[in-house]
Amino acid sequence: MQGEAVLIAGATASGKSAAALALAEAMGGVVINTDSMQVYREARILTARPGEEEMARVPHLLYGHVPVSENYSVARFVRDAAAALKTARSMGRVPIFVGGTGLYFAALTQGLVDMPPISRELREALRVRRQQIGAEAFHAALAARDPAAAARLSPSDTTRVLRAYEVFEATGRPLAEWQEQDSSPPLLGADSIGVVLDPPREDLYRRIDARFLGMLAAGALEEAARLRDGDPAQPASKILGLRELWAVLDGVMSLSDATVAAQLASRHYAKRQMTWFRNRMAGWRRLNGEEVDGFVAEAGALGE
RNA sequence: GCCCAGGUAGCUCAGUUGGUAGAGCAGCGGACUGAAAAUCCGCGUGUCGGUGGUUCAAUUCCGCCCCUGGGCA
Repeated sequence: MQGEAVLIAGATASGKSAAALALAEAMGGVVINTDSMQVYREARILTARPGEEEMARVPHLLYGHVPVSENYSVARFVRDAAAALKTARSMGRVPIFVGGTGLYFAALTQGLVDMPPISRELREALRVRRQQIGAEAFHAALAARDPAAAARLSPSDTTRVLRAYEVFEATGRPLAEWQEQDSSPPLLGADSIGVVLDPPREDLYRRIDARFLGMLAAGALEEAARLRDGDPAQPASKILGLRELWAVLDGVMSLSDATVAAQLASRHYAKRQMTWFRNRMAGWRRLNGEEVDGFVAEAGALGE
């Protein structure tokens, strides 16, 4: 079974790393990161990346392998994931993809079309332009080039409006046209088993709050201080809690206010993740807190 | 005990010259294809503190009571 793999998705703090580790030990697997932020080397604490001991117990791939100064992306993830799959197979181990980034799972199982890269200069120029002329005018300009994209995007949808614009500008073709092309996903969904860790919401929110406190105790503030030199436009600066801890370091926010704000931001994020998992991974098996151990035992038996 | 200011959505508050009320935040739902821990869209009925009165009609006016601040004693 060439494509056989286990996919474990779950909201932040839902306990997926521990589940993946247990499963990897039970079935002889290799854990492959499917999270957009845990790839960043210098941000171990704030991204809740597995620690040394966990990583030593079972092979882990794509964790902390990128410096925060780089711009990681879905495209890079797809390439990295394909390579990681090969590695897992050459080791004779079952690949276990774990993470909370819905888009990465989608790219993994549905593929990402091959598109020419867009220069940093163009992207920056467009970003500046949008800022100058305003969201409405920029959206109108997009409508003149790629009406279909403009029609389905809200002018305030910064990320997507910019993306559609830059694609048209760089390639002369609308984004949707590119996306119609066939793409071969690294993983064929049919060969894999996907589960969503789905604890009761109140439990999850409680865990999120507690976890941030744990991060602080583990040195999150110091880690945030070390991450300050980075360019604020870098993807890594989006790590939850960073913004708030920087405000503390700048003396414009108390640590307790920052804690509350960071916990809230994480809860909001978790809610968005749950929406994705519920609607985009409808066929995946959902496991509440108690069902995880049973799943690990069951899947572990399969691996033998 | 007296005086003043408040008591309106989970929280902070706005408002109704009398025709049963609305913002922000929280919360909830949704979108999502190369920055996705990002970005965006949608959802607001609540004994308007309680109780009597005036009125066709009271959350709005009047009386009394309760609660919370602050002041005077």
